[in-house]
Amino acid sequence: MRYSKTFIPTLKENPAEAEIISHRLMLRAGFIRKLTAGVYSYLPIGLTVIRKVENIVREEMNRAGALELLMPMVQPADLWMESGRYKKYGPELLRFQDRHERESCLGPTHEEVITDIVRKELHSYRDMPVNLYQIQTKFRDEIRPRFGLMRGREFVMKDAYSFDVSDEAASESYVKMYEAYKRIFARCGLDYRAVQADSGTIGGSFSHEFMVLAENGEDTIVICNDCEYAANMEKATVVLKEPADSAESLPLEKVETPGKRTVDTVCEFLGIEPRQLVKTMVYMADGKPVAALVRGDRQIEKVKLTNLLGATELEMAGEQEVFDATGVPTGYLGPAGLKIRIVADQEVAAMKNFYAGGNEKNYHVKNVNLGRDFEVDAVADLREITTDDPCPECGGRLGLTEGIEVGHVFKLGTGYSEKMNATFQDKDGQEKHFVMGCYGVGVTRVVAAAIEQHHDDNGIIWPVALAPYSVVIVNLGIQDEVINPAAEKLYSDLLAAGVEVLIDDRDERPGFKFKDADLLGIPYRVTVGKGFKKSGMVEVRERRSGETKEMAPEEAIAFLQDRIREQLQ
RNA sequence: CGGGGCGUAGCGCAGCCUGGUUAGCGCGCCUGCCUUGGGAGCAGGAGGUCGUAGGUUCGAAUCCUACCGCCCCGACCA
Repeated sequence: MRYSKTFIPTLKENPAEAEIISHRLMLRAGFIRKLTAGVYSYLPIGLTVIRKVENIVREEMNRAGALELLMPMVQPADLWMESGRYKKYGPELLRFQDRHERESCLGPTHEEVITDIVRKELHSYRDMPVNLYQIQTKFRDEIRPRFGLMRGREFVMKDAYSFDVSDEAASESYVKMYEAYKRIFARCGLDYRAVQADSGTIGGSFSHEFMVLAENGEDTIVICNDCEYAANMEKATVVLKEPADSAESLPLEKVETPGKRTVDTVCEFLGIEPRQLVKTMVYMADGKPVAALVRGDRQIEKVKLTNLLGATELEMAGEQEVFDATGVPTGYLGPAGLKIRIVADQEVAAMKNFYAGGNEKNYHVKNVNLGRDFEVDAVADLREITTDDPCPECGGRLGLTEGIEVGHVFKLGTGYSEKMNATFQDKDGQEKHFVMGCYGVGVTRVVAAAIEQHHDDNGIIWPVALAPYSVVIVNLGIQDEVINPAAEKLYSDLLAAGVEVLIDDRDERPGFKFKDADLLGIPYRVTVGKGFKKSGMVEVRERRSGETKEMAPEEAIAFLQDRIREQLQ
């Protein structure tokens, strides 16, 4: 491609709207432009990179035996009502009516549509296994879109759905996808980890997230330093270290705590440690109040609580809501005598004679005990894991790191096929529900994540596999009767050698072209300038290392072909 | 949704507090000269419903009200 013939509107200054690196660089390098909040146009060079990711995904999906199709973006509400998600999905699902006042929505994902296709067209165990995928624009009306392509409302996603005859067969499909995903992200040149994850709204029994490690990650992941365990914070299993306290139950006692409403102030006032106290957090689970108990020095993990309660919407109750539900002002809530539903973290169930709110203004109580002073609906792992907790697999030391979720694989089971009555006839003549799996890759997010991971002060540094061009030729002698033809010959020779090359044939000063080349992040730069006039040599520079070498043009072609081939392995 | 900030030329900003004639600056863009290995220099030029609507006033980018849009933080205190 000729720079003079393409459309790469680079910006010298940082756009005010962008905060994080990938967003800033994509705007500056002319990859994207915003249309409205969370919705972007992909300009030619940005689209080129998106296509690179898509092609890698497509190749690996095909290699794994999946079949590409394309489903509609506009979907009828009926289907979503069948699966029960029209209610459950929440405001992220953009709903609207068409001219006939038919309820419709924009597809944030396609389980319903694919299940509908399969139930209509596949009827026999002989048709399976089957794995269907598409690469398509999705729309999710995010609460707060941010960070450019990282959390947009509209984005490109690859979504695949597998259908199997049995749970065991579905596990095989799952493993196939898991392996395909490892290849995809490795080929994209990303440093990533596959972690155990929460399965969220889509539901299901087993799932892994593929996380790109980057400082600007939106998720925190837990990694074991001593084994292969890695999990999303939301999912990471807390293992009880200490055995249950076997102390004798002491008599319940009321203690006055005037004006002391927080864990810290109560502890300071009573001269105790937060670990001796249980805090009572009230949440509104789909509109109903629930109290969750956790040790004073712990934090509730909201996702764990949501899953335990089976709730769609879970928010902390406001002061007024708490008072309306319990008759107690916040700060003095405790389990003993509380009239709403109570669930407890496993750690609380192991505690004896602890402190808690007295359910009366300015009072707490001591020597509270589960079973004697209160009952709970459920005991479960409800708290956030910490680096002091042992690895649930090997007992080793845990570390925390930030990550960007770029892929997610789920084993769905028969949830959708049952709700939507999708069945096939098995060998034995029995009608059975399809056992499903679903597998997503955030294509546009991969692009953002790659930049987060690969950049410097001068701009992007693309891995060769994702680079819009592998090589940029900087022609420093447009008007020169020696340099210009040499640069042009190098360009056509590289093209002929199958190298993806951009030639900067603009009538601009050298510094200007160098800055743009760096900003765009093209892995190799070949400068044809006055050096060529003197010695017949061109300068080859690697973007990542900054290393430069002088060589003859023919040599440069061979060198570049080698390096590119090497890096595409 | 709660909190904060911002909307003035394609981009980045000043002007607003304390209202007053042709609304500025840098970058970018156009023309010419000059220059050519890290975003040059000089000269000339084009480009703006000051987010929208209403109000106050002789007069509004500036003051008031409402609305719209965008960005950031939070939604893990009890």
